[in-house]
Amino acid sequence: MADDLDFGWALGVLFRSWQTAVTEAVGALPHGPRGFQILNTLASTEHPPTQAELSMHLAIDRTVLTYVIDDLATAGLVERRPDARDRRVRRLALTAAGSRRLADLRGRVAEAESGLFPGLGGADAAALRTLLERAAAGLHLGDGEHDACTVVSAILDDAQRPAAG
Amino acid sequence: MADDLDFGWALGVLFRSWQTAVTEAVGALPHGPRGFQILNTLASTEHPPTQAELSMHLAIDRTVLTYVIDDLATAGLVERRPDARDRRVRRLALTAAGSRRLADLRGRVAEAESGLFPGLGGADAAALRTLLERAAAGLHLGDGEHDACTVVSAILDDAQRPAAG
DNA sequence: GCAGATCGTCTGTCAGACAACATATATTAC
DNA sequence: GTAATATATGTTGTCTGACAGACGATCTGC
Repeated sequence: MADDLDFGWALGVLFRSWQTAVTEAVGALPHGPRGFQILNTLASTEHPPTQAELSMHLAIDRTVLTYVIDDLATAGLVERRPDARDRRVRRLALTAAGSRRLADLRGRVAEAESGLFPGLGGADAAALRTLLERAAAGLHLGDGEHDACTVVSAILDDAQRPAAG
Repeated sequence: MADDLDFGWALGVLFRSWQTAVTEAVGALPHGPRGFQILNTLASTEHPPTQAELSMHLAIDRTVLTYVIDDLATAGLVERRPDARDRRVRRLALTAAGSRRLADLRGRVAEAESGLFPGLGGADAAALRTLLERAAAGLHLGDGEHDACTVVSAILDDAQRPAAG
């Protein structure tokens, strides 16, 4: 009973530990772990997302994302591209320098994360990762039909779009 | 490979979701989720911990704990007790009002947490909790021999102590 | 063309994180 | 016993991040 409520404690301790490890791993990258997550997400999605889509996916505030992207753009790692069909939105994409930087960072971060579970065997660590990702994905769906649907529709939209840059 | 690195994303999304849910569940409790974790920890340990022990256990800064405890004490939920053998330390304990409040809060928080995993079945949710708690406990041991050892030695110390209040 | 919604930005405010210093007490070396 | 050092806590000041609210630009439906 009471022990069930240690769940929040475990989540918090683990999250702060992850933040600390990744902050160290990414070095001078603007906004540390958050900056890394943005680069990593941009590389993983086949279609450049808008800022609203990205802020929803990462569960951070729109107004925060504005200045985080500012700093990543100033560092030359991402760029805001105008959308041909909706001039309100900015679609975010990695620059070549951003891709190179990310390739380096991914190795460092993976290494840092691999040291995060001294108390767990390899199989348990893998199971934990899988469950966490499924839980987080489930949350997104419950949140409103944002994630899958917006991404899919955005991809479909873009497929129809003339191949202009 | 790249998908492995969604681990940080999942952890962050889940943690923020937990914070939001528990913040709402505990209402006007000083410092929200953090305040709850402190009350819950104090109720779970058989021996009143010092502030240093508690800050280590919860992985929060000493100086933060100072004013958090201030506010909980002002609300009449916890009290700082002098230690008979070391007058530098303050041992933290729930007041009677704190115990009553916690009993109520535990129900609310458990309910809020039960809605956290719309994407997971009951067995998977239980497995996730177990793995998270083991991972967090493992971290603590790796951290230096703080947790188990200090708690155990504190308990032993206290056992020798004259039964005075 | 107009009303209302949406996207990104900007501004101001507030809480939390954290370093640096201060104070009281304990421990150790001599 | 005294001085030097270490520890526990408290205090202050600073910095970052979160977030509400307002704004201009733009899209959509009518």
